[in-house]
Amino acid sequence: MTRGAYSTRQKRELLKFLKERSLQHFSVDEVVFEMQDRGEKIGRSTVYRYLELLAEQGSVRKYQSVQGITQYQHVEDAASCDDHFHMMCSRCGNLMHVDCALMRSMSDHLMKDHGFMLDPRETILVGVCEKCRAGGGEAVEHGADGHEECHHCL
Amino acid sequence: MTRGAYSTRQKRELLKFLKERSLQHFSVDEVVFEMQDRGEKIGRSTVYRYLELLAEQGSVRKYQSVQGITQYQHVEDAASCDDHFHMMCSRCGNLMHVDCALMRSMSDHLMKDHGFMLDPRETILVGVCEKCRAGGGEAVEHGADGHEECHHCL
DNA sequence: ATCGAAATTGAAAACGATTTTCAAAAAAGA
DNA sequence: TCTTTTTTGAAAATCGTTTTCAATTTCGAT
Repeated sequence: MTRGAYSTRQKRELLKFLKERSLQHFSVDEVVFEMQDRGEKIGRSTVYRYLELLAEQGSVRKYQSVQGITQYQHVEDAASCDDHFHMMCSRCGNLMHVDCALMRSMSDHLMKDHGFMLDPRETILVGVCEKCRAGGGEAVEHGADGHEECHHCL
Repeated sequence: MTRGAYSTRQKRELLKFLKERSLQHFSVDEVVFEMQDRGEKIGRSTVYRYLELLAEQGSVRKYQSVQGITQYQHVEDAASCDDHFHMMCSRCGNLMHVDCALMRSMSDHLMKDHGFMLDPRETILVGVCEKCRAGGGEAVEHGADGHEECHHCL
């Protein structure tokens, strides 16, 4: 079986969804419900299967949420999220990018002094974001693509 | 039902196990097999139940491994693992401690420049450990308590 | 020590997210 | 169109974890 050889309605619909939600994260259930709302028919297994394929190919990334539900994220090009880290707010659930010289030096340090090859694609820094510490703490909106900036950032 | 009121053989055995393995990480299966080896009888549900109770009370901490298996850790005092980080090897699944000045400065940076309050208890740095990069990659033994040291460490 | 109320145990069933199975349907290419 | 190959999706299987509930154990009062 040579996976990914044929183009189907289900795949095209899913790709459309992915493009609309670029860099955002979502669960399999969200995809299924969204498709239902649009009147599109797609089976759960197909969603799991195709997202898995895309993840292997690098255009989709998988993250494990604290509650054990897998979150997926569409990344434009394969390298797009390889070189920076992700922070997740445990209050509002938002996933943010951190592209930092300091992060990189920490990564280098782990490699050099601990022999540990840190994988930025699999690591999520968990904590509480600025907005949640300030405001009450419910599902707050962050920057369009959730990208954080600082003077250490490239 | 007032949980945790009675003392039983199973609880005493589990507490003994926890003390021997203080600060180490283990799964429910490890507990069950270890108990079996010792000739102790304890049901899986009891292990899950009691570890959950201890986690609520703060003397046990729970971590989610990449493979979706929950790891538990006994912490003498509630604050014991609050100030350092954990790295998990995605190959062998081992969870290691990193107590580093560099980690602390990264944490400070996130707070100061990104307004993000990193939680070392919830964050797991994922990557590949030294032994797994060197050797084949199956369930390798790490230091007695899995504690990593380096010249930046306290 | 004995009794009875309340907590605990553990085998088995339920659960929930994910994976697999497999026959039917759709796509690609002659 | 015909044939081959891939894809789909409902249903079953898996797997870690949770719940159920009858039997057992603990505790405290007698």
